[in-house]
Amino acid sequence: MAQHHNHPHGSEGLTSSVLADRLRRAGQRVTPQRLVILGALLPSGHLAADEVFARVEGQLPGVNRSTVYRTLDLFSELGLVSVTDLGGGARQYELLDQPHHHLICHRCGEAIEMDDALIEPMREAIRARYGFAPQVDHLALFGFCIECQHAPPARDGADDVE
Amino acid sequence: MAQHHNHPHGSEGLTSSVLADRLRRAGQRVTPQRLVILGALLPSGHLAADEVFARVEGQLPGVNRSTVYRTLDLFSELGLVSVTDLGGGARQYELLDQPHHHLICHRCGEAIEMDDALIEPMREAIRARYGFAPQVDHLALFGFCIECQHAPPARDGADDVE
DNA sequence: CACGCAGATGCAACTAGTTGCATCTAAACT
DNA sequence: AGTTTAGATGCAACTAGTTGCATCTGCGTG
Repeated sequence: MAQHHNHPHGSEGLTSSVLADRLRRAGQRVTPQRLVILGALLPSGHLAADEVFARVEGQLPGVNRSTVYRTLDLFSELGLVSVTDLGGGARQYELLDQPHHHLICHRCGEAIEMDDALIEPMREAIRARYGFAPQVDHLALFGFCIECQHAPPARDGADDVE
Repeated sequence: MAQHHNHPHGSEGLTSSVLADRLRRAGQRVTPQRLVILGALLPSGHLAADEVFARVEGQLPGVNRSTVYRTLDLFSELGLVSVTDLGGGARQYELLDQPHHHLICHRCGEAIEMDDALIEPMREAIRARYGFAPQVDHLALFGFCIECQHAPPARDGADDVE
C-alpha cells in the first residue's frame, strides 16, 4: 500500500557533477557516455540494464548496449551503483546512497525491505576476521516470508495465499 | 565419521535415493531428468548450468537445456542446491550440504572461503525482526581483499600488485 | 595547443538464461 | 491394470549479458 513516491533510499543529494568528481578521483575517465548513464540512474530506484540503455539512447543516440553493461559494471566496482538479482529475470542497478536490502520470498515473491543495521555486524566480523572489506550495499536474500513458511512449496499455481 | 575428506563442503552423505525422497516429501514429482540432474551435482563442488547440462546429456540423451535450468531453479527453491554468482560469467550451482560462503575481491578476483558462523547472527536477527526465514546457504560477497584495499582500482591491466 | 597512448567505445558474434505453447507422463483414483 | 490430469518436458524463439577486436578519445606531456 504505502508506495513511497520519494523512494526511501534514493540519491536525492547527488548530482552529475558530484558523480563526475567521484569518477575522476577514482582515476577513471569522464566520458559523455558515463555521465549520461550516471544521469539515467539519478531519478529513480531500481533499473534493469535495458531500461538504463533506453534512457541513455534517448540522450545520446548511438551508444552501445555493451558500453552500458561495461559502465554499470565499472560503477559497481567503484561502489557507485549496486547490482542486485531480485529474481525477476534481469539484474537491477541502482545509484547507491543509502545501503538497503531486500528479503525475497521464494514462494510468493514478496520483497521486504531490510534495515542495513542487521548486516552491519556481519560486515564488522568479516573485516575483523579476514581483513576483507565487503561492499554489501544492496543485498537480496531469498527465503520464505512469515505467511509462506508453513504453506506448501507451490510455485505459480499460487493457491489461496495473498 | 569424518565430516569431509575431499572438498570442504561437499555432499558426501547424500545419495540419489535420499534426494528422491526429499523431492517426494516436498510434493514434487520424481522424474528421470530430475534424478539425473541431481546425480550430476553429487560428485563435485560448483558447477555451471552448462556443465550440468553436459553431464546430464551424457546419461540421458535428449534432455533440454531449459529443463536443466528449470530443474536447477526448482532445486534452489526447495533448498537442495545453492545458486551463486561468483562473478565468472555463469552462475554456479552446488548441491547443498554444509552452508559456506565466499568473499570475492573486485580487483584481483581472489575468492576467500568464509565461515558460516559469521552470518548466523544475521540469520537470527532477520528471523527475529521480520519473521522471514532466510535461506542463506551460499553467499558471495564482493569487496576488496586485504592486499587490494589500498591499491588503485585497476581491473585487468593488473599492474604490479605487491 | 598539438601529440601520444592507455583506455573507452562500437561492433558483431557469441554464451547464458527465460518463456509460451504443444506434448507427454508421474501418480492419484478408480 | 486403465483412466485422468496437473504438472513436467521438449522445442523454438526470445531476452540478457559477455567478449575479442578495431577504432576513437580523454587527458597527461611537451
